[in-house]
Amino acid sequence: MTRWKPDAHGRLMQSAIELFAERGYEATTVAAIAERAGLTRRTFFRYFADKREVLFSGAEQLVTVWLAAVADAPAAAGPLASVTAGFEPLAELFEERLELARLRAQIIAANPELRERELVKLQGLASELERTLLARGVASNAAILAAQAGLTVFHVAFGRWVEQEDPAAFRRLLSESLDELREVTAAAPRSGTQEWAPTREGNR
Amino acid sequence: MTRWKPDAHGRLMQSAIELFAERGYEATTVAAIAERAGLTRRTFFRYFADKREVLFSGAEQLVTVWLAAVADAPAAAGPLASVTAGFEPLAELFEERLELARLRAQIIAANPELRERELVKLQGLASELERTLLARGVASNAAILAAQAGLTVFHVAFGRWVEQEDPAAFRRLLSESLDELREVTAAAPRSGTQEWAPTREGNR
DNA sequence: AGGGTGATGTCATCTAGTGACATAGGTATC
DNA sequence: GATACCTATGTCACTAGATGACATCACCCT
Repeated sequence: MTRWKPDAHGRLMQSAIELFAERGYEATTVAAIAERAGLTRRTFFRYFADKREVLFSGAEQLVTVWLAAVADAPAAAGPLASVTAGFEPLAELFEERLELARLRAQIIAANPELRERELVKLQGLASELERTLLARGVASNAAILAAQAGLTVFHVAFGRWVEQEDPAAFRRLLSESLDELREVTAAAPRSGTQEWAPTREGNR
Repeated sequence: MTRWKPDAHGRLMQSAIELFAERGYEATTVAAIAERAGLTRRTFFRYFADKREVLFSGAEQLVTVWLAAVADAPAAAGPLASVTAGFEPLAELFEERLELARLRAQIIAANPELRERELVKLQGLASELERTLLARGVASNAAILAAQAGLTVFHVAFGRWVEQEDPAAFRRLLSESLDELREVTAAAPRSGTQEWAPTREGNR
């Protein structure tokens, strides 16, 4: 018999998401989250650096999976192909969590403080991808560009995925977004150089 | 005779920067900032939405100047050229404030919370630029891309500018960064599409 | 059995942020 | 020139996020 109910971390996340969905992020206190999880305020802060983090700690798994896939990509793969090599395992990782992902996305979209944190997380992921590419011998500039490009494709596809109903659609959305990126960057109307950069819709 | 010492806003900014530089951001309380400015805590929050904002409110002028320049760019200018049309007035705007800019950059670099806010500000600026381009009739995709590209060029140049000693070097650094961007995006090694995305160095 | 370990609880405290209301110099109105 | 209004600031009270110090106590190991 264990002394405490198992998975305090998970219970806190679960409670937090429920309460955020019920009352909104700001209207939910850490005390309320902890209470629903059968713990105390203090313990919440032992698991999460701050109140926002309870919504983002899941992303660590995403990072792990993606980086591993990039590191394991065929040696012949170019920078962008190495990054997109992560799409398959990522799709698999997410497929069973559409509901949760959607809920989480809605909560984040509704709060500037949370969108702020999400930007930071994305930026952090971009630089991890970049590091991994560098370790594969990709040139510095190409690494930055490929990392950002792949990340944005993922982000766009993710945004579409949570707005529809079919959990299995993720792979298709990823490949569609990638194609769109290619179209945008390929069409150089010979009136100037062609650039590309992350699409991101929600701004304050 | 005025009732209060003039420019409470400016005094608060000044006091804040001094204290952040002396003791660091976290070690400085809002009470201390207000006291040095000869005001109270409550008044600080009447001028700044939160403690972070005291370092970023200056950026509003940057936004104004840049957007105006984009709006006034020659009708024939392409998307990216419209964006970079802001570089000249921006260089002029900053030239006399190297010291301040450097101090501010150091403070921000030293604190995750502040870097977080900076990301948000940059993102906001990107979407304002994008809006302005759209108003000029630029297509949606091109607008996003050009805005992000121009912003990144500016950001990179700014980062280099504050790390050296010549205030007048800003124009040169801007144009060098722009050239670098062109190089990166121009070289399409015919093994895949060529993408581009923002460079940003400082991550947690 | 007994001591150590580690997750949790308890308590105290700091400070960011906000609402309600008071104050008083300056300005406009008659 | 007295009066009423305007407005930037001060005062007070309170909430809640965040953190340090210390206590507790089932479990594990020897």
